[in-house]
Amino acid sequence: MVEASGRGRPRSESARAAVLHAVDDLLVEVGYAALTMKGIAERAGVGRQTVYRWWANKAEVLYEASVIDAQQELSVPLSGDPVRDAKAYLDALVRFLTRSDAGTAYRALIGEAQHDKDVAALLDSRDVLADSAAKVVEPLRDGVGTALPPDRATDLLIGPVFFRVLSGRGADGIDTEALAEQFLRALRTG
Amino acid sequence: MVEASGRGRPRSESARAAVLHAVDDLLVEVGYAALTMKGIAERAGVGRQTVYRWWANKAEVLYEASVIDAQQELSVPLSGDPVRDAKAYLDALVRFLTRSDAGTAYRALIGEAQHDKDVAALLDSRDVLADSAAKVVEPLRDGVGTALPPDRATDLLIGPVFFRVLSGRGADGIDTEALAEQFLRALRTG
Amino acid sequence: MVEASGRGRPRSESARAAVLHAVDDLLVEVGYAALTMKGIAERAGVGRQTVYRWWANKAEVLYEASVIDAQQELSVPLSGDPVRDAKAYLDALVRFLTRSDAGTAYRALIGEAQHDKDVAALLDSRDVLADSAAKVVEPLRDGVGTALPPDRATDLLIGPVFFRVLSGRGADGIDTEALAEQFLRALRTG
Amino acid sequence: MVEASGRGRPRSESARAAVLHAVDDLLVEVGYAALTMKGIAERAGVGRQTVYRWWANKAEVLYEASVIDAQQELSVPLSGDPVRDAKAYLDALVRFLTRSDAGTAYRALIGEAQHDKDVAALLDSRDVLADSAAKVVEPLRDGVGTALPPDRATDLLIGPVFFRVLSGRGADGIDTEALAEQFLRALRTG
DNA sequence: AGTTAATCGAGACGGTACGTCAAGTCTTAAC
DNA sequence: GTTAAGACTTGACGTACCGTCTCGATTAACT
Repeated sequence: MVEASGRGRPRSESARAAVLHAVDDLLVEVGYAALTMKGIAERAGVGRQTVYRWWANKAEVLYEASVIDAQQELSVPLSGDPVRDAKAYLDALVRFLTRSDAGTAYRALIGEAQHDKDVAALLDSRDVLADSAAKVVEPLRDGVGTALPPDRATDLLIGPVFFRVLSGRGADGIDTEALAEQFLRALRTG
Repeated sequence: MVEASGRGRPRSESARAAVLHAVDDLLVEVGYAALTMKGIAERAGVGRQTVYRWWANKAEVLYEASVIDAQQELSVPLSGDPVRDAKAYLDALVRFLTRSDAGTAYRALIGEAQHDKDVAALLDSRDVLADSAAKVVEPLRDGVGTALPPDRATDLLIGPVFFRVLSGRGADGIDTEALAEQFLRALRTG
Repeated sequence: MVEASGRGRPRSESARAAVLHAVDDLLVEVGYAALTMKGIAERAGVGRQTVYRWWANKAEVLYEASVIDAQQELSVPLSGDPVRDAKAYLDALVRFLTRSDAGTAYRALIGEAQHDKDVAALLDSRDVLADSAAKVVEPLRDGVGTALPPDRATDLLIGPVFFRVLSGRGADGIDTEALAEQFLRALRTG
Repeated sequence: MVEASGRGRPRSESARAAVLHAVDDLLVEVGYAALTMKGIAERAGVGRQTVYRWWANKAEVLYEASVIDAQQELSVPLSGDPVRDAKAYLDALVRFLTRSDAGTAYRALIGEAQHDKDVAALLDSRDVLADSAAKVVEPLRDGVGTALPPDRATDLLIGPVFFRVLSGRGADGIDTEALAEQFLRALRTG
């Protein structure tokens, strides 16, 4: 994620793609804990320095490798029906956090961010989760005319699922329809 | 965290205390990322093998070192007034997650659990957060006679704060009173 | 190899035997390099301290465990015929150094003695090799009435075989009869 | 002791020299028993991996560090006079085995080779002792026209001194002139 | 066309933590 | 006071990855 300019050999786009691809593969194959810069470079058939030149650490590579997928998986078509839309988003969120590779990457990054401020800053710079939710929350807020600020509304929508999944209890027992209704009720009276 | 039989030299209680103490100190001084088994042993003035004999990894030591504090910090006296009790718990939760050393440890462990199933199992074995919330949620559920199962009620109570803090936005802008009211409303109509 | 006396529980003879037996077995099974005090104690079903109480290091145990066998294997009946007796001894020596368990132990100890003066002192205290050779060399010296001192005669007898085996070239190509004759010739004219 | 291909950063000659120098120093300072790969690396100011990359164990480093010195110390100028040349070699041999640092290294390696077949193979690959003796023995064999094969002649020449020194009795009492004469007599009639 | 400069893959560099192993010592209860 | 058991501190083991560096080779843009 560094800009280059002027003369000299230009950045190899194929090397960049190979690295991102390698990270995607390795995350699935060996998991985040066993993911190393060395391993990424070797898998990508790329020099170690080449990876370090463009990304500062494995979190940055992983972030860039999964952010596009994450955005797609968390974007849901809106129908206009509040409960339906809220539920649709929650379903996408559950699927993302518990079954998607991009979600696995996201959970790993959130985890790392708890004890690495560089990673925290990285996630803060473009928070796909909050952004995706905002797109759903805005129309709903407009619809019910709530006084609740957008980010707090987002906390209410995402929080329960987020806590359940990250505290290790998986997706079983999540009733997204009930959560959608509870969210909308809180929105109205907030 | 292993039982010893009668024979042989008994486990040294002073060594155990020194290790737990060292972890406490080091977490504050160098942070979780720079916390190493080697560093813990040296700081505690204890053999490396002694640490490995009783704890499998740094997560286990840290967990044992902070679980007592966590329980204390998350236990709040109940008044019987629903909004007041819910708010009191949320205030304790915010303080724990954002300002307490035990909370820092807890966030680090939750983070590690996202990509280390041993740590996930460790946290699952005795989830201080869910346990502490259950003590508050139970009376409230009884009071309003809700149909919502206890663990889902806990998700609603903890989730919003948990998401906000772990996604890196700190405690500012959290209105625990409003959250308490929203939670109770969801409980009543859930 | 330490004396105990007076009151208290007497030294367990069965423990001593178990240790020596264990060393014998382990030398064959795992070799000298992998022979450890810990392993010896466990194999003997004996406390670690018990081993240390009576022998200072694994060289002492090994020495005591193999010295009797070594003496037996290196003692040959004398016929009175010089060439025959010298050859008989050299045959026994070759067999001892290359095929016997006690010889393996002896070579290991000689090796260790090159960089451990405790082991060197141990071997010096009762040198089975020189002692056994002396019994053969004495009558031969008397027979030919040589001026060569006994220990130098022993060097001439043992040296060539000793060098060949310890420098890693085994027993093949050793002509003990020729060596016996050459030794006697040196003795006569020394 | 590994060849490098054209690609990549070339092997650091200064690191190699530093390691060999460190081994030389440490052998004298702490002795072979206390010589460790860790200690060598630290003394050389070199990463541990760098040592392991080029040498498999401390024996290999020590061998490479002392083989040149050993060859020099064991090479004697030949005069053509048999007794004088044999004596000159034996004097060099005694000096090498009992007083030289390279000789200390050699004795330690011979010792280790008795219970470590890797070290045995290492010594076998280029046996400085036998090689150096061969250069002296060959002319002597030619001179007397013996039927004794070269390696057996070498055993006769080296053996007595080798046995005496390695069995811990030092150099005192070695009469190299007498040994030289005895050796030549054996050669003539062998 | 030649020069300059930044890239590329490769792989060695000094560091440092890993988790294991054995060393030799110490502390129990049992005898 | 010895025994077996087993925890203790110490410290080396050999491995892995860190992030940096140094090669030869390549690939543009600027002379």
